[in-house]
Amino acid sequence: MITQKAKYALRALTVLADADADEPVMISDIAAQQKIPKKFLEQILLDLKHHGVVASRRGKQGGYLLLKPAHTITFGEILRIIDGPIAPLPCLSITAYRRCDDCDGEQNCQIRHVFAKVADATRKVLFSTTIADAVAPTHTAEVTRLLA
Amino acid sequence: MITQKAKYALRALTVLADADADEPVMISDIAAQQKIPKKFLEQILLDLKHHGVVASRRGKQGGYLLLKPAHTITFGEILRIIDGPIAPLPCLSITAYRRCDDCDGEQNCQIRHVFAKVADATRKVLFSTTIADAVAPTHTAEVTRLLA
DNA sequence: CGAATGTCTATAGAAATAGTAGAGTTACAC
DNA sequence: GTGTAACTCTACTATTTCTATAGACATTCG
Repeated sequence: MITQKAKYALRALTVLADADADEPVMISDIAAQQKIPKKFLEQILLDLKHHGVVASRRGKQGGYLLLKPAHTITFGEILRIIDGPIAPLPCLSITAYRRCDDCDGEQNCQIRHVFAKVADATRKVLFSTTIADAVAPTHTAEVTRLLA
Repeated sequence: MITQKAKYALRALTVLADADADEPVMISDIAAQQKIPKKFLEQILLDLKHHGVVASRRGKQGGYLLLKPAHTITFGEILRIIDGPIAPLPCLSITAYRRCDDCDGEQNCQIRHVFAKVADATRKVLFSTTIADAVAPTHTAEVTRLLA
């Protein structure tokens, strides 16, 4: 299970992706639109900012905006920032590798072999899907509706 | 990340799979062989017993044994028992479905679409891999050694 | 009988999760 | 240049989950 926090982060990013690239969106607006506790969302966006995903403007007329194009922000990248390692075992993590104390010899650990396949499959999906992908279908639906 | 408990469960099952089908293996032996805290392992095996994965014999000469062939026990099955749902979102769980309060309309939830793919990929691996698979390569290595 | 083994329930410390609170900083509008 | 509306940062808390540990009990073999 991914955390609620990660789900909030992804939803918030889709809002930013939907907005004009140069128009900051206020935390309050994002929170209201996605039903996210405002104070909690503050922390999340701040975290994303520190990791170079979004930028912010302070003061009146301030808010958040994407720091790079939506099609370059992957689900995997965001999950790593918010939830930590993608891998199901510490000894399979790319970003936070840690040896398992109990298994002697990773080459021989069958549990590890199986979960390595899980990790690969998961990463394949998460790093090939971007925030733009998550927004696009809605646009398509919108266009369809407008053309109908 | 899967829990330590799940890793212990899988390791314990490989021990049982490696043993003679009619020879119960004592908790202490499994614990010692896999470096698992004994009292913790008791709970795990009891849990697996309640879910019909293993059987036990009490008293002297007692212990645990597999209730069905190792090649019919999947990783996914064990993970569900020990760690709960495989799905990354409650609204994607087969065994413990729960609606997400925040997204209105699952058909339109793009986050859900992406994680549905993750869940599919994960299940494909976890339910096609069995305890027998986790034990086999060791046997192969053993045979190879003996034949060398 | 008695010792060895599994059964079951309760408890506890540590960490993670999901927020909440509040003081501080910045920048636009007037 | 002041006020106010926004983001920034740190700390705190309640709840749950994880990782065990403890101990009384039940069963079976010799």
